[in-house]
Amino acid sequence: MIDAKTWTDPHCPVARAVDIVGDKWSLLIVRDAFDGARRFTQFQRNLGIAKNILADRLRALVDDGILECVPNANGTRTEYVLTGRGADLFTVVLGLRQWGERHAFGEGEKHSILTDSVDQRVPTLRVLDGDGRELISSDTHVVRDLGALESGSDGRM
Amino acid sequence: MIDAKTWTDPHCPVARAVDIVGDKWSLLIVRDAFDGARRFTQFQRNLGIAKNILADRLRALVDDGILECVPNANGTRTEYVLTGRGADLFTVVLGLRQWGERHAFGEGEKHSILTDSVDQRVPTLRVLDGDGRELISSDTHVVRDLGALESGSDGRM
DNA sequence: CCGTATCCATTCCGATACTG
DNA sequence: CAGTATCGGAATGGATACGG
Repeated sequence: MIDAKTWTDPHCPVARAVDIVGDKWSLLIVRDAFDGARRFTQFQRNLGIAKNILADRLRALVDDGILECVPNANGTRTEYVLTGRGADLFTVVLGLRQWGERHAFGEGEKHSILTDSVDQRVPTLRVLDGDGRELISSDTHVVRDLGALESGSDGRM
Repeated sequence: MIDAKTWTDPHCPVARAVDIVGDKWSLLIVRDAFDGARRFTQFQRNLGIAKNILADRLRALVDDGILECVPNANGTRTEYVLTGRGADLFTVVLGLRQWGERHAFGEGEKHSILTDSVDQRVPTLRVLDGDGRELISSDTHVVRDLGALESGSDGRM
């Protein structure tokens, strides 16, 4: 895994991540895995994805060390479970979910998560600088000081 | 924007977000915008993307309200700047970057950000539950209690 | 149930040439 | 500089049929 391939931008971590999980389905499969899906048919039902595509994506995710095949109790079939590397995608999926909730629905449109519920159990993301100061207001969800964000070691995110 | 189209999964915020920015280039363009890129040629140079594709993606990002065309000082050309909606993608890009740094490089490989530098100015992501408790260890970056994460209002992330 | 194999349509992307 | 127009190849995705 992380084998030799032609990266879109070999030095940029964002580009590498996008090359690995930036297709139409991978992150949705991972989302379903966070949701508790483990078996081929569960993914297929939830996603409405064609079987050959699903098989292909699962294979790729396993190759990249994001999912892992484990036999179930009876040893009758294998299940797909997140590895540590896969679980680490949680911030990405959560970030996409938060953004989608706020910006990808029309006014009256329903979606699957209540954003304003006080007692919601869904975690939220915070962005902190090196000193633990919060860079993003959780109310407005807008970056406060963009200038502070532009300085990577070589000016690249 | 957020116009009628055939969503991969109409009710899932994650799926909608992926439908909008889940292609090969969009998030990399947004990354460069966070990096300070504003002009067509800047994006093109940084990304090594074909010009027609870039024009297409910029148009789409503007249509989706993620970028905005503004005339520069002299009014001689237009520049592309992030809107609030675009800036809100920061957590997604940052999440991808963190994941890429940790999991998308080989052992000895260099990448553009120093992950272990103490004085780095790069912000980090934290995942907090409703009570402000941290769900993810910043050291291991591994989700501590997956069970707590599986309960959306309808069991969907 | 869990895939594989085949076929086809569509989309995506890059290279090149061209324009104001 | 900032795009548009066109073309061809590659990758992606879906439907269906088939096999262990």
